[in-house]
Amino acid sequence: MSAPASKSPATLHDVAREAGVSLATASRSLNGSTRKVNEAYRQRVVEAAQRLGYTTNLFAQAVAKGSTTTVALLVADIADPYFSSIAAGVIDAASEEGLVVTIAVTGRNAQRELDTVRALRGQRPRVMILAGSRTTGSAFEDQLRGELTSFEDTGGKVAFISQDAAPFATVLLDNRGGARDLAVALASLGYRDVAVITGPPEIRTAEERLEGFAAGLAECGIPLPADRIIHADFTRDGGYRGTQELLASGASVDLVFAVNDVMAVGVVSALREAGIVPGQGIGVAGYDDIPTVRDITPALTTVRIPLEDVGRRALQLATGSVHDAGAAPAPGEPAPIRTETIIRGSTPRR
Amino acid sequence: MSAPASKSPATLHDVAREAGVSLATASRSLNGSTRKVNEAYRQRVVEAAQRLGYTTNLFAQAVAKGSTTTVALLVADIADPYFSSIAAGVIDAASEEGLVVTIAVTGRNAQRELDTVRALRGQRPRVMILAGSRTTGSAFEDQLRGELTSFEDTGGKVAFISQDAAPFATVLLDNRGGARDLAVALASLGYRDVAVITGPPEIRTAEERLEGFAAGLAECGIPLPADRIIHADFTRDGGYRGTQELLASGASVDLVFAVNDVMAVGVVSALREAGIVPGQGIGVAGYDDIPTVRDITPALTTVRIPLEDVGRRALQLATGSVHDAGAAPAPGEPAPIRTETIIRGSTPRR
DNA sequence: CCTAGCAGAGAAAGCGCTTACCGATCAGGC
DNA sequence: GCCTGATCGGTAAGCGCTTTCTCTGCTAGG
Repeated sequence: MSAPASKSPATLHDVAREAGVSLATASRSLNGSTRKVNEAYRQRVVEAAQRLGYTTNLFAQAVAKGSTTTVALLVADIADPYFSSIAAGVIDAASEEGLVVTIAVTGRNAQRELDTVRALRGQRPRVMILAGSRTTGSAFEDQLRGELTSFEDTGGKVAFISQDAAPFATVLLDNRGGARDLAVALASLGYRDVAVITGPPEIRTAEERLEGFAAGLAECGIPLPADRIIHADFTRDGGYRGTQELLASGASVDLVFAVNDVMAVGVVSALREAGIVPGQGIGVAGYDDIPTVRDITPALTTVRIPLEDVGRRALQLATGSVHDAGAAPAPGEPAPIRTETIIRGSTPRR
Repeated sequence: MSAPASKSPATLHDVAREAGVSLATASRSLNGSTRKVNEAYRQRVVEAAQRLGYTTNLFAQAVAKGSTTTVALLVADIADPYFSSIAAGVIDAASEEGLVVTIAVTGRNAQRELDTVRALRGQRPRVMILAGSRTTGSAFEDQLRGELTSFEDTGGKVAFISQDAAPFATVLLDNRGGARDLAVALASLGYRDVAVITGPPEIRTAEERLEGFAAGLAECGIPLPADRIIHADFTRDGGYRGTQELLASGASVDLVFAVNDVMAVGVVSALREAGIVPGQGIGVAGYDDIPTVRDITPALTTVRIPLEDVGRRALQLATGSVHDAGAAPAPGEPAPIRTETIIRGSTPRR
């Protein structure tokens, strides 16, 4: 018990011997293969396998078959509800297809993202899904693209989430449109002096939401001066500090839009701490509709994204085109995901 | 471009040829193996590998070596912040050791949990970490234990989180102690008429927290009648409905303790909807200290668990004893995790 | 009754990698 | 100058599985 006796797991060979059949028959019996197998034999093999507690060694199977059942998912931060909801969708859809999901965390760091992709390629995953990629425009962009292209060249499929990454498939979130609609809705509620807390400029998703929001405001004749745009990092703390910065600047503002909910929560917290009641003095809006924002006070106005579906779609987008090569049109085929503006207590009519 | 030309990835063989050395030399050059390799050769191999964009096929490596670099993590629900924080810790610690994490979701379903464990064994993971296991006391308990025992017999390591699962290693959370301390603290704040919303009885963690809480109350001479204990399912919605049920029963209560924060959030929501201001009419306390509870109003009294650390510890507990077989005492060695009672606005002094 | 034809089991050749084991080369000791 | 013993490439035997191909044993048509 102290020294791990560690007999190795039963192998197919063991099963075959136990059942008194050949290796080939055992293999065929166990994975509903093309070739027929005498039902009586099949029975015996299955029983033998059960008796021995045998489970196919997926690695060996992968190397023999030359293809795996693995999906690699890269996220910036798994503890962020945005990503964990997406992950839930991916895992769910994957397990429906008998695929297994490997998750890696990039910590919003482009270098690390690249390294992670490289490392994950060693797993020869069928699919690689990138959510919250930070590489756009960074020094690593070309390398990342190269790595992914070569991954696809060798039979893999890649899917981006939210970011349109040109030759690669993407579950496109209409960030621009969603943010635009939000802006229009807020304008019609009477907001006029707006500030935005956005993400790092390398993150396309942040930029798109910012642009869309600005466009919506412009349509309503509301300006968005550059000094009202604050760059933060998608974290609650970033939203918090961004707000403090904003308040310190003395700008007179009646609305703060944070490009994701996590930061918006930080905004609310900072406002409150500064003695401003969010929603009364200053309205607050976010983006994503993570669960938390319904529960804080005031509940946050935001743009709802069906995050689990997004994850599911990403997987299907990737494996789907593996299944029926030919059906899907362009690989970047924009999968339209519906977003919805949700007005809550944090932005009452002014 | 339409038909995936799909040349397969470069193999070690290719690298060896490109570098003009043998397969063995190539292999040895690429993974700092025991045997020395002439530096000049090594160089050439490394360069050749780079030129070809070669990455070791981990599967092949695993089957050749007979051991993998995979960690399997089972969680009830990855979108639940409790689990996603733990996952973050596991992933972090794993990547430090060059291990890759596979996540599977059991959806709080014992049958599915068992199936998942079985399926994951096919991956021959080095380590299997179970968080939020539901199997205790269920019809599947014996099967699960059998599966895990046989997994350990064949060289794997298993680690449970929170639940003490006897022969297996556990990152023990002092649920009883934490809940007891909380109860005492709340009693000293003046609460007397308490109700508890707990989880399903099969989940040991829930039971322990309930017991500890009851014990703490008892110490202070406060009863906890059975009809004040409501069973829910750890979800926000469960907490919400449990509270409605409680209110409908007409019980006069001055405190609701939910055994996890997610449910506590539901409690707050239900109270508010019933026109009761949480913290004024009725105090609310939770457990876990997930990020959200600091941001809702009132901020929630809870018991803080360093969840990321818990995840990290789980991994280290498992791999650690792999590294230095002999150092670790009993496999179930209780790794003491400090929890801390945090009183916030949801339970003001009465 | 003979031969064609078809199941379907088994032998064996891999999949990409690691790792004994072998053997050539070279340095040093007597 | 010959022998011993390191040192370090290369050869080849696996790891556990799939799959092609061979070959046996039938059934059925003429």
